[in-house]
Amino acid sequence: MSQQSEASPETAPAAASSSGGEKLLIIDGHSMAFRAFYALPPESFLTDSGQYTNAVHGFTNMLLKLIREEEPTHVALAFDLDTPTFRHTSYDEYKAGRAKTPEEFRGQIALIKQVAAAMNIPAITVEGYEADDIVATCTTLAEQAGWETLIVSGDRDALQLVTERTTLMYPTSGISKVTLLDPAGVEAKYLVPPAKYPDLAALVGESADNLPGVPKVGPKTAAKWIDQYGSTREIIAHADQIGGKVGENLRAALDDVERNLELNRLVQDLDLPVALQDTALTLPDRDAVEPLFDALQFNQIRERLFETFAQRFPEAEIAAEPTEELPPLRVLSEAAELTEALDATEGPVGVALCLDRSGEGLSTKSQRDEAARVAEALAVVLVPEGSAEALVISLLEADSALETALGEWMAEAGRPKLIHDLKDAGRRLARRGLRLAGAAEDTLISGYLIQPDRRSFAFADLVTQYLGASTEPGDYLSESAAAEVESSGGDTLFSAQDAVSGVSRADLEAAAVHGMLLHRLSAVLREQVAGRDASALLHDLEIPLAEVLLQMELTGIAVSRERLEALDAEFEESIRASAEAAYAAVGHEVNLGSPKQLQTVLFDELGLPKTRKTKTGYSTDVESLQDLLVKTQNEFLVHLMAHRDATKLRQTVTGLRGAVDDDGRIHTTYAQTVAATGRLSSLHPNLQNIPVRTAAGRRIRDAFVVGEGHEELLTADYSQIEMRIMAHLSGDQALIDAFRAGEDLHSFVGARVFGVGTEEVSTEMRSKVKAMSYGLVYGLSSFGLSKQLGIGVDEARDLMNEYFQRFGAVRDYLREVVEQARTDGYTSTLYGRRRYLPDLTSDNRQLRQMAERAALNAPIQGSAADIIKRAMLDVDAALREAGHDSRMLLQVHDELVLEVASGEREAVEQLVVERMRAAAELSVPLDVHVGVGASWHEAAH
DNA sequence: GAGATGTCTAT
DNA sequence: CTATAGACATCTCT
Repeated sequence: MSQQSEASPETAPAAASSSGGEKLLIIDGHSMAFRAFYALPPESFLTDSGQYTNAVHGFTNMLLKLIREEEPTHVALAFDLDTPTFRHTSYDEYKAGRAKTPEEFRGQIALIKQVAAAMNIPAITVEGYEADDIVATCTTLAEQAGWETLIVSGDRDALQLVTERTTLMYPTSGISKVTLLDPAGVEAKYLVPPAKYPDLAALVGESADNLPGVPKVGPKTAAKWIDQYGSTREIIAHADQIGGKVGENLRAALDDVERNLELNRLVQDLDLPVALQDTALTLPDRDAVEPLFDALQFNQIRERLFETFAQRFPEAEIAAEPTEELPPLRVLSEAAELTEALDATEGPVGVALCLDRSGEGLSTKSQRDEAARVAEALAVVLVPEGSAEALVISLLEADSALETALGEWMAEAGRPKLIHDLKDAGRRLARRGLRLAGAAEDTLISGYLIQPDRRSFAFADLVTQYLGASTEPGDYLSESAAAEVESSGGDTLFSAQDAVSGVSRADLEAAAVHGMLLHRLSAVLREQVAGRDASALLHDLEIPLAEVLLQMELTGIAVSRERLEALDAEFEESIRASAEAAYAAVGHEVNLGSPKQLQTVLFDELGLPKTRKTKTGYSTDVESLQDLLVKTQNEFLVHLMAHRDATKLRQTVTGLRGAVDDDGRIHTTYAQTVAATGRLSSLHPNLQNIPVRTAAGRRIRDAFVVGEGHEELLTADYSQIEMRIMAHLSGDQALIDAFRAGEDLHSFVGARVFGVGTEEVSTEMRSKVKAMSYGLVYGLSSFGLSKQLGIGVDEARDLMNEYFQRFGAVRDYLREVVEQARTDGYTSTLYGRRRYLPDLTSDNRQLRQMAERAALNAPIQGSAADIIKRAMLDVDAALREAGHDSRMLLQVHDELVLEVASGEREAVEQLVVERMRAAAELSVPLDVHVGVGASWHEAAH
């Protein structure tokens, strides 16, 4: 999202706040939100989920700027409600004729209120009254209390509130230009003192509110009359004395003027839900700000928010602790030095790596990313708790004694370490022959458990967000060190013998800061994790799992290069043949991989009927092509689809060939903090989406083979784990009985839904209920079901009704889980993994419904993830305990792939099944299917 | 060269 | 108008 259009009110502080005096900032939320909306282009402020945020952004920015520059001691926002006010009730045409609210504005008021809530700023509404009345009441209260007030409103009615102590900030265009109005300013601009403004407006009228005034009477005439008679009431009383055409007009419009006077007058004595004292500006609620700004994709402004409050509350914890200093770095050369330093501490030690950064100059992002992935660890920096120094060990230059001492400490589970991204560090250290154990915290995983929906858990981001601190070494240099660096042109912090080859001083310092900050960050995150009841998940599940995953990654899975090569050639040939046939069918060559060119061929040249619309044209996806084929029988489509299939398969094979390591194995990387539900994901390459549905695809699985030194591959998968979890969570007795009886689930359900015997369920019936069962887990609608099954919406609805008739507890559960999530703000899995879904209360229907489907799915998918993760820990532990050489290689959400050592097959099979089945205690059994073979394909069952 | 879009793979 | 992911080719924008 672009953030270039920062609004920058050109204002000087309205008035210096009298020292020690109270100053209220009261903002008309609706009018300013609208101003912000029109000041910033909505298309530049669109989140990935489709919510426009331009008004929220502009408003928040303005609010922060006001807090910074005006230094109010109290802040409140006033909002209108959707319900009619007394003004609507007394005048039907009030505010009629206003343009409809733009679609892009929808939901933004609610978001602004959420921002306010996160900043602990009250957003005040009063039934039957407008924001203006709230502003007037607050201002009056503040006046009575002797406070200074700054009103920010785009509504001219607020002019009447201006006094010597109350200033109005009125936007003149957008929110970038504002006018400050004191009593003299009001009089200069509107020709009457503030208190008389309603009199003037009553005569002149207010088009924005659809309140007509006296024809031909503008501000000048009105002001003259007011000056002459004192008030509009008096003018009405003496209407017969006014001559000329305007006098006639006035007499004709007396009713309008009376009404205007009535409606203009702001109510200044409302019962507010908030006492004036309660609007005191306090620190924002960081726990609320972080997820909200994540969802809004506000990053720059998040920094500004914390900076603003750090400035306003310098004594508070939100500010970076200025006292912390980077301890001096000590490059160790002797094993004894290390042992002595580490033995001096019982507390945890922050561990940071210095990586080879030579790949950073590469030209493309993908090259740089790849270089970063394989970058070697050049040095380790250790920062013991409360230590007066940061210990640096060069991994290239350490002698064998030092290396051994380091290795022993690293591998010792009893020596607690703090680290960010344990698995990544473990992988790099493994390349140096070091094993890492004893991680007391992994701040990457802690961050994930706290906010699983976040995109980035980069260390620096977490430090900024949870500590409000910087990761810049320069911010942590002691005064003397800084002076030294300054005076020497920046290179004397270490003596020559303290250099580490390949690592710059700046990198060493950065690693030391990292190691130092790990102590503070992990303490804060530990609290947060505990506050979410996720400590057990972190320490007993995710951290141990990271170690297991690391082993799996390091082990990799063997592949047959020959088979991959043969497949590559084979798929290449079918690509060529299908392309040729496709070209022949249309009479010329065309890039079959280009949706744009395909659209020209399909819809212009061949004149086929238009398909589903996409953002840029018409879809050429397989569903659309299939549809076209049925309709037109066009031969080109057949070849195109064959080409697609072959191309996709070859892409997969080519990717795999490029991923084979020197050891003849493919080492995927598991991302433990990406999927918001708690699942793992797999990358470089992704081994969780290797084809299996088609015969050609399955041949790729035949290239994943048992490695030398082992006997065979074993696959073990949970049968219908998500449906079983649904049965368990819903407590639906019929479903539970079906699983307990070991019946074929879909036939069982089919029999109930279609009212036939289990034996009489046809293949078609079975596939319908199967689609429905799985659809339910994803929040499928009857429309979606009808589309998937190619049946009418009515039939789909009947089917669903019948389903829920038979499995009522499932419907109750699904409803309940969404409602509970709306109340709590989050969903929970069987083992307490939470997912926060703030959009459940969004005004935006699309966002809300997406959140509702996520709320349905998260406990089920997430519980399944919990279960297989537990199983992996148990299987790993059991293999070790039994002293087996067999090992886990892959996890594919509900499936484990193991490599079985010679003679261990029977024991391993039994062990795996046992541990997987026992991973959770549900009201239904967990069935596990096992297969064994020389390849992944053969091991399928 | 970076990022968006469309398509397709898996559970 | 069905949840969660990742990879790649093409195209558009800078």
